[in-house]
Amino acid sequence: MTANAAARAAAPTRREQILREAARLFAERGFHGVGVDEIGAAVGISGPGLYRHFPGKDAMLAELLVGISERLLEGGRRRVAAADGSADAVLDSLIDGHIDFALDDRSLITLHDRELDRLRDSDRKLVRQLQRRYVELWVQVVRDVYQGLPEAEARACVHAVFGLLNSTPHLSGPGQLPRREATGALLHRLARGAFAAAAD
Amino acid sequence: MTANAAARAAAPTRREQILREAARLFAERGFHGVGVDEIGAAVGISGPGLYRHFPGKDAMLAELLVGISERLLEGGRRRVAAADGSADAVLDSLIDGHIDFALDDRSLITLHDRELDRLRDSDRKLVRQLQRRYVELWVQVVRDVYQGLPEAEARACVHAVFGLLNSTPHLSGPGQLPRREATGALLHRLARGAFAAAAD
DNA sequence: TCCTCAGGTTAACGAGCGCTAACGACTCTG
DNA sequence: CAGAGTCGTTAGCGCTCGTTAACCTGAGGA
Repeated sequence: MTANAAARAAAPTRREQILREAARLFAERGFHGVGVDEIGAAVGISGPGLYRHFPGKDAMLAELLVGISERLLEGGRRRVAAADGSADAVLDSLIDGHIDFALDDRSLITLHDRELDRLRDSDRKLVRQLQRRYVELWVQVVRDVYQGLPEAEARACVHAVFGLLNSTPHLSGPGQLPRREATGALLHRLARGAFAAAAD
Repeated sequence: MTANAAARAAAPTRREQILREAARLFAERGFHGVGVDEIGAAVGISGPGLYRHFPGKDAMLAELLVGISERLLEGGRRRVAAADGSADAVLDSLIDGHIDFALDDRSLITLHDRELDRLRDSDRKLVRQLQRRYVELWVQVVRDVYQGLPEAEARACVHAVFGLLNSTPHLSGPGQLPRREATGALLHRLARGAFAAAAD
């Protein structure tokens, strides 16, 4: 199929274009702060033309949030399943995966904890469930590394570290840590330092 | 003045009531997701009655964001000025102050980095300036404690630790760390651990 | 060649929004 | 007791937004 080939390669589908631009605009000005005309203009078509690709504005947000939650959980599971080394190495791998996400898809990370309440009930429940599973994945690994840590504390630590890693949208200053690799390494160190401190 | 006495004591002004409820609603559903009728209903009056206290909906958000930025900066300055002990103790004090804020005024913390772009240009510039000063206050103290740390890295660390401390809105689960004091102590340890790891 | 259909267009509708206008009640104060 | 000022009310205006309807165009296949 040429469609799949195109999706995998350079040329993005119109649908994908729309999703990417919508994510950017939603992250910049909020879901209610962006009109469908703006989203259309961002991909070169006008307002109602979007309805050939999506049943409504809500559906775009839903697809974005469900998609990112699934990708996060799936990536986490893959990394845990690929665990040949120590629990310590698995935690490092989880952290790296989340950092990649936070650096590559800033606007999606922003949306992820900001516009969740604008979803229909069913979609919101789905996203919440995926998020919860992702957190529990981390909690298990963290408690595997720091064996004395109670579950409630481990969960709070994981949420806090997510907040730390998801701070990347605030690091977009002019001369701030230009090199992506250095930023990633720093965030990794900070996250490990936080976990280590939690275990006393 | 009885007004000041009332403001300091139990009975809140109508104006303060409005600000508190508006902060809660804005944090829950976003600035554009809340109507003036809802804000009015939350304080027992109806929609347009708000215009006896504020010139418009924007003004409520502006006052909230400017207010919180000023309080954060002012609190930070007070703690730095009260530095009789080591730089280490000052950093501990800054962390404690921010944690108090994150735990006591969750909705304001949420608004603070979420609805900034809905402000008029002048207000946004003011808030940004206050935020920047607050960050620089932290950066100086952090570099005082960890003397080898370059400025750019210190700034990134401060932003990351803010993300960590501001994760409190996500900790509102049912059986999650009920005691406020324990949560605060944990967050403090995590923040110190992150800073320590940044310094290698 | 003609039909179909995907993917656009513009016009317009209905709902909801922030906000104003006009008005009323209640409490001070001279 | 009159007058003013504070703090509400309801009605409604004007605008924006998401969405639908109706129409158009160009490419592909029978």
